[in-house]
Amino acid sequence: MPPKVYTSVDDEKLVEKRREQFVAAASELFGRNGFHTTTIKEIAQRAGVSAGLIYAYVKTKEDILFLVLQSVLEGYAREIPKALEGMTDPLQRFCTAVRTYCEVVAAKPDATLLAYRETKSLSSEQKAAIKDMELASNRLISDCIDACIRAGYFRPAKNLELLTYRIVLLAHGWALKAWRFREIVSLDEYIAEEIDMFLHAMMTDAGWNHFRGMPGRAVNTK
Amino acid sequence: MPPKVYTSVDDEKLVEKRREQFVAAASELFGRNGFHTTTIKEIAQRAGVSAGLIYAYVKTKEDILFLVLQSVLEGYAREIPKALEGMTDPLQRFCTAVRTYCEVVAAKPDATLLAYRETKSLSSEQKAAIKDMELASNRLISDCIDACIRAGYFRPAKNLELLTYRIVLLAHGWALKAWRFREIVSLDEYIAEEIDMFLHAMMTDAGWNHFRGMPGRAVNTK
Amino acid sequence: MPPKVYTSVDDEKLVEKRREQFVAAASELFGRNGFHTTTIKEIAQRAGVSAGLIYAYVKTKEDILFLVLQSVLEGYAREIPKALEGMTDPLQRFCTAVRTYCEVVAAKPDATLLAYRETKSLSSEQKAAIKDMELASNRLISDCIDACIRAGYFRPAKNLELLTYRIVLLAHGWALKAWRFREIVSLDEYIAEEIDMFLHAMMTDAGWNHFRGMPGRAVNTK
Amino acid sequence: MPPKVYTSVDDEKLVEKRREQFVAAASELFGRNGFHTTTIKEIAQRAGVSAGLIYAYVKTKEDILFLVLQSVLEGYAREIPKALEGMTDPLQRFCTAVRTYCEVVAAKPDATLLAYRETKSLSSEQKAAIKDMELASNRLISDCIDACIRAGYFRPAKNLELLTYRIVLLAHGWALKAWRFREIVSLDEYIAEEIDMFLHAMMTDAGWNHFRGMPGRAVNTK
DNA sequence: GATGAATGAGGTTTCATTCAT
DNA sequence: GATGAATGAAACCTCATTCAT
Repeated sequence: MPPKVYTSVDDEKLVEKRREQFVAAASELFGRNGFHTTTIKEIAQRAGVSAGLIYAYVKTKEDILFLVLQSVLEGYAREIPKALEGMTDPLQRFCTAVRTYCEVVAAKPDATLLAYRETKSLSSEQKAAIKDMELASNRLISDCIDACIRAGYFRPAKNLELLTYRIVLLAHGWALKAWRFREIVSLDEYIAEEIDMFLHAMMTDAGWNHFRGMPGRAVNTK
Repeated sequence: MPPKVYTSVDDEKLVEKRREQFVAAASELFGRNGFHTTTIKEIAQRAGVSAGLIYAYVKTKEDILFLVLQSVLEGYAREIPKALEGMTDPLQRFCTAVRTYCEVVAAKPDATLLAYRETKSLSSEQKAAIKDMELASNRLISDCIDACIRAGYFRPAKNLELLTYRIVLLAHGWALKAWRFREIVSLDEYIAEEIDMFLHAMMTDAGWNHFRGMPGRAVNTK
Repeated sequence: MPPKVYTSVDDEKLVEKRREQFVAAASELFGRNGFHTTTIKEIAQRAGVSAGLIYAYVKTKEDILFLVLQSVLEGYAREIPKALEGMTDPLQRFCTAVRTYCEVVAAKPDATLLAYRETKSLSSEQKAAIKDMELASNRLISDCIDACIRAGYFRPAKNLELLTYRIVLLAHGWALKAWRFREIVSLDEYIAEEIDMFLHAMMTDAGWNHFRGMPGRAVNTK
Repeated sequence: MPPKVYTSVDDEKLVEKRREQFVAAASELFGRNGFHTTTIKEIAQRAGVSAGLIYAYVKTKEDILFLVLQSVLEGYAREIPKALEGMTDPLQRFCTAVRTYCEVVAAKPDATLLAYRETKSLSSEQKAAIKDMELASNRLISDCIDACIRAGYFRPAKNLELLTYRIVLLAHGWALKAWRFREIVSLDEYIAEEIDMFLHAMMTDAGWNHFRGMPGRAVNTK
């Protein structure tokens, strides 16, 4: 489990409420201005509290960064399963997972970038925790892929994790190259194109047959 | 053309020599510790000069970052064409370009990351220059893809630039996820796997026929 | 009204208290060593606070200079009217104003010099404010002169402001040439001599008649 | 005699030539931007030489200031006697001396201000030398006053030096308050007014009689 | 629990001065 | 004699963090 961030406040409800406040403020500011450029005072001001108060809920500025990154990854871990809820068809689950991942990233592209940019500022313990969370959210994707393979829709993978990372980079790519993508494609087109590519690379004949019978498939590929 | 960085020194040879020194030192330090955490004194020390001297060749710390990023992108623009030199077969050129791109990234993964991490610290003029250089290096890839399409080896692309970015993210991916990839694949496997995926997604029957007749194809796919 | 100097502290009482502290310390040091030679740390040390604290009450070192100069000019604007309080005779008011001006200057000669020496370091807005304050304090003098003229004691002036400046330079002169004056005259002699000169230059017969009947005139002239 | 400024160059002619170059450049820059704000490089550039060369003719930056101030005072000592050359009438000599002093000051008001502003930066030896030169140039004025007194044109003075300083401050005043005077009087009006005041304060009946018979007196008073 | 004034370490940058060429 | 690259000390200013209220 993730390393606990120190707080001097006992009331757990309050701790959670305050931290959410700080994370919201800090996300915005870190995303816009970067971690080092953002000051504690700015975070405090935006959260509507005094600078001193932050240190009742957090030991260092790096802790705030950790909480922010944690909340980003928790977002993935929350939204993807929610979108898959009740879905049973492996191919549909896969496509939905990819789409949702992209959409979550696109909702706050700066937040995703943060993980690439500022992880270096964390303690090694925190860095490890973030990596664990990333691996956990990767599993949400790799499970979908695996199901497609076992259903015979995708050809067997030499290296499932590598395959998974292609999807991850596909989703993160929207944030990583946002400055350019926003000029040349819509998010929907992007998702459709990328899924199409992936399917062409992986689908078996059985997969295509199944696919052709799927409702709403037109959304994702022709 | 890129914005000139101010220098008070006239001797162009010397300017180039010194800046190379500084860029080498700064690349290493920025890569390891990040831009904000690295101090001018550290750069100076590692470059074996006094802190003051740096400011004879550069106006601000941000200028150093710009020079570093510039040198990274120049690396792409230098190495990829060099590797393609004398090659005529479109498919071979494509594969070589991808492979080389990955290898250049892998040679200094931190340098590639820098562009994602610290561009925010540049002046808007410098930011624009870096983006231009990235677009220029993308063209090295997109030209290869385009040649394969026109040769009938790849199916036509809806959006060539998007396709190009898949390759770019594939290459950068090695740096972006180095912490994990290094544990699960070798660079060669990575390149082979990724090219294989891409070919499966894009190749026409004509492409596969041509491919089977190629020497050394085993390097890239089965 | 003068441009407000930025502060991050809300408590106005505290701001005033701290600034007085800083102004006192800085006056002394600027006066003795000059503006550029004096460091923020020295000011802080002399004021008994940390260097950083100063920047909670002031945005730049130049702001401190501005506050110092402001306080000098406020001194004139405070002391001269106070000395004139309750006095009605124009000639007596004039002599008292001159004497008081000289005395205020003599109390802190370095402070008066500062205005001549370091105004160049101010922002143009601040420079303008200081000039305005000087013109305002000049008015204290010119009003006295004007009253003497209208009472028929002084002959009419071609250029009242020029006349006023003679008095101003007379008063400032004590500071400007302190290094020499201190060796050759006492402040009282200086004031008496200078007023005497001025009266000889300006007085009408009516003025002299009135003067001879004044009590305490011996203080100012024979 | 003034303290010699160190030089490593033997050729005296060259030393003089170079120093004149430096003084000209530095006067301008010190006058416009102040001593501390002006850099050696700026002086060198304006003098058309390398920064290093200055140190062959001068030991420190302060030495340059000393040379500049010295040249200002030498200007007084040169111009006033030149203007008096061949003049015999004491009153005319006095008026001419005052007028010339004002004109020299007005030709380079910044140079005069320099002495007030930056003397603090000199070594005590140099400071003393500058003071001596000022006293010497004062004598040019006090001699004129004294002659008028001995001729019976001026009433006897209690303190001749004080009287002299009134003239000095009158002349310097044009520089000290240039920012305002330039808006309200011409230099000629200023000189006329000030001399007029002085004469009214000092002249005897014999003086006035003599004065009325002087040619060109209208320039100075009515 | 909350505030915000106060601390002080440390970073970037400037610039007088030196010295090899 | 002249150059200008190089040095390095020191200045201003910022900001994470503490602590009395």
